[in-house]
Amino acid sequence: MALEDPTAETKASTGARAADSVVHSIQQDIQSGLVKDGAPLPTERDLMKKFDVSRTVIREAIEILSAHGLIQKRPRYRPVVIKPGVDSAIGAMEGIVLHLLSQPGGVRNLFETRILIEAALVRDAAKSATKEDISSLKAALDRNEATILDVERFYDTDIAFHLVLYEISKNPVLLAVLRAYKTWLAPHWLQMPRLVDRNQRNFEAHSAIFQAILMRDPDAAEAALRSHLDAAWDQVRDTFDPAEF
Amino acid sequence: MALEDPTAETKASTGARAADSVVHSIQQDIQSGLVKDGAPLPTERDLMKKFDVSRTVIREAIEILSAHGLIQKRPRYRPVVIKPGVDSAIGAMEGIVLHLLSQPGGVRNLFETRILIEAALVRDAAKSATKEDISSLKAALDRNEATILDVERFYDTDIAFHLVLYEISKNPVLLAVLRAYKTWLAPHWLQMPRLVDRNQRNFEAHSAIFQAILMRDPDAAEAALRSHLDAAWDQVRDTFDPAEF
DNA sequence: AGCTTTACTTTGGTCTGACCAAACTGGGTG
DNA sequence: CACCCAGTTTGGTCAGACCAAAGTAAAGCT
Repeated sequence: MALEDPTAETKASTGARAADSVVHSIQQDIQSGLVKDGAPLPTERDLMKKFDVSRTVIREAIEILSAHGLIQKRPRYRPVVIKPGVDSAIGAMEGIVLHLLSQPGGVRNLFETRILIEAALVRDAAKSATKEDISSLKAALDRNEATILDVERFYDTDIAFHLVLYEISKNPVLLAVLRAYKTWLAPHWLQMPRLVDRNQRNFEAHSAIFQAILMRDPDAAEAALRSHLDAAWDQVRDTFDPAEF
Repeated sequence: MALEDPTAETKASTGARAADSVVHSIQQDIQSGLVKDGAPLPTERDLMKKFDVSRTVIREAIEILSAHGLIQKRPRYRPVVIKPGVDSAIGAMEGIVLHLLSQPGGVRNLFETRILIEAALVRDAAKSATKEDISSLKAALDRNEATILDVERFYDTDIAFHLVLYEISKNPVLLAVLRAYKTWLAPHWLQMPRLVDRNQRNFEAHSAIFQAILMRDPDAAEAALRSHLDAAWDQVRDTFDPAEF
């Protein structure tokens, strides 16, 4: 057994626990593809033999890896390796974000970043959307129109339309950001009364955005998008206590 | 409302059931202000008496809280409660982001989101910057100019200039995003050779952005910003193996 | 007294060994 | 081949112990 501390060297501000080296080692095994996606980690008892540390340390390492989003833990099952994607990164901050949203101005700040990003996205789309992009957008728009009367499903096709806007950017980071918006803002959105005439106006806004992109007019596209999201924000604000925001 | 059902946790990354109730309880103590900001948590042995669980569970709970960003853990010290802000939210995903950056296209995707956001920011700034905003920007620009010859400090004033762009948005979320960019991209940036003529060109780019904002010309501002960041990207790509990106 | 040094206590990090219940496994049965 | 059942494996939890570093208070020095 180790007499001296074998892991005593460059201790930065973050410090060095025994679990850290295990975490590091497992991380490398994951990155190098030694353990494949979706494959379960070895059993804790195997790992403790492999690294020659106690199960305590192994469990802590697993806990950390799970928090970092490299593996997924289910109560009584073996942790499975998941390919770390942008989504897991964003998922990692879910806990705090929910907290932030509950404090004054939280939702507003988040929603404003969405306006900023989507405004930029529609500009880009108007400038450089390909034919395929535009037909995808058209398809999403049509599906959106088809659900105007369906208060249950309109929200889905609404999101789907915006999703295409993000897809045009070809940037997976932005796609994940939209999913995050959807996840975090949905609770507020779904509490709002679903009304057919609101759906109608939202569809018209989508249509205007589409037209502007089709006409290759970034300014008009941005203006249409802003007006759309500003209106959406007003709807949210009207639904809840205005003082809250 | 609070979900009490212990059998149906949808996607909590950490799955220890016993620890979860402890986590929940401590979370409430933090939110209710029972334990103040910066104050240390009770000792593990106190907590195990309070919750009547083993130290194992307490440690696991602390690990989870730390991963969620509600407390900050240092190797041999007592965990301290930290007020969860946008920064801690972003900090929570640091681990995965580092992973993502190391895989093909990771840096590029991230950098492109930065271009998108900053392009939108300078447009907004050109449209609606106040006198105070503009003088802040001018001050940052001057400080930037003063360090052109100082290869060590130019990076700082560079970031500081961009920071003002974010500050004009008055949105704390975006400020945190810039800090994240700085943290994540700095390792790549700092490995690049620091050259005075590069500083000179970067300063000129900043100056062009400033001028465009001053002239209230969103299109020019965006163009200047894009050209600036595109050039910065080229510098990064030239420094590293082009095949890597 | 004021400040440093020292000795003692507390506390986080790790280890060992154990128990339980749920998940997994393999075989036997219809 | 599907289904059911006992035995084994494995994650979750507990208890008690040890060590080294942090915290604290008493002792010592200027």
